[in-house]
Amino acid sequence: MRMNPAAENNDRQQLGERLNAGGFRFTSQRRCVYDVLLNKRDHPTADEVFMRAKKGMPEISHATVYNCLDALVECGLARQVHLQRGAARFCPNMEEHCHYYCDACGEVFDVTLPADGAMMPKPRGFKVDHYDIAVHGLCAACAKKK
Amino acid sequence: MRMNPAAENNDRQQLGERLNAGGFRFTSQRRCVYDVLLNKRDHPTADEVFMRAKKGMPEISHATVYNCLDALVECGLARQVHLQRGAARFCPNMEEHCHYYCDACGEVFDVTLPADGAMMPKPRGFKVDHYDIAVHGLCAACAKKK
DNA sequence: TCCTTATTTAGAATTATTCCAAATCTTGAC
DNA sequence: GTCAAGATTTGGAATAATTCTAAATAAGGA
Repeated sequence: MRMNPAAENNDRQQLGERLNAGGFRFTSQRRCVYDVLLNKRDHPTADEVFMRAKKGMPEISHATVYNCLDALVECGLARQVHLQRGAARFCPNMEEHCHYYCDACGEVFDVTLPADGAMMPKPRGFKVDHYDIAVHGLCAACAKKK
Repeated sequence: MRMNPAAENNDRQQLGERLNAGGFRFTSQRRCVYDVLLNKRDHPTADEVFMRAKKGMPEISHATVYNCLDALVECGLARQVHLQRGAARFCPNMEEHCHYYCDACGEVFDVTLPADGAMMPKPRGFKVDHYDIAVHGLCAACAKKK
């Protein structure tokens, strides 16, 4: 699920522009949080991002992590995903994809979608921003156990 | 979004059987909570269900509402949906459908899906339980305002 | 460099959910 | 119908997730 190094550099360079375009300022905290998302693409919760971010930036605060994540979501560099009761998760993969979620062990993985929202019905007047598609069930390992 | 009265009676009669089949007991609280879901299909949060349930059953507790909702979800009479940060919502519509969610005003509505998960990729070994498909954007009314 | 304004910070406050132990039901056997 | 066993409910406390607040700091333009 990792991208190649060149693509990651690209991602990081885009940060400044994208923040600007969205009316946000570039800050070291936002870079740090974005790096956390890019470095381990395992759909961390805000709290997991917080703990990882503290390794490189010990003074960063909880509220800032939320602020940074929200800024990244708003300027199109990350997505927020809602898979279960409790904490939201974050994902820097902006390709059209869906999330397979194991209800037993909590594992999440991305699967790129062949077609985009073309198959979806389009209610009159509704202005679509994005799709949030989760597939719940048991991952291969957990399915075998039962 | 309401079903006809005959269908609702059907829904209510199924409650006992379904609970049994799932290894749950029938209780008045579970009937009450299920009735709340059937009576107003507006995707209430657990807390909204709690407040509505109290009208008919003033002594019902918060923990019981969670317990009942979880039981209903587990025996296939309701679905839990995760649309935004914060509270989960509940929905007694068990047809294959997706949720259109207005990020501005919070309105939710169901749209029955033409095809079921047939178009989805099937990762090897993953045992699919159900799909949870949300479409984010602006409802007609909010789209007009902007 | 200075000013304006966004952002960060720590901690308090709020919201959402889960846990707990005692009391109370539901169900099946008799 | 009565009883016992075990599931469920209760109220309240505990925990988790997120938001708010006011003061301090940092970013970007003039």
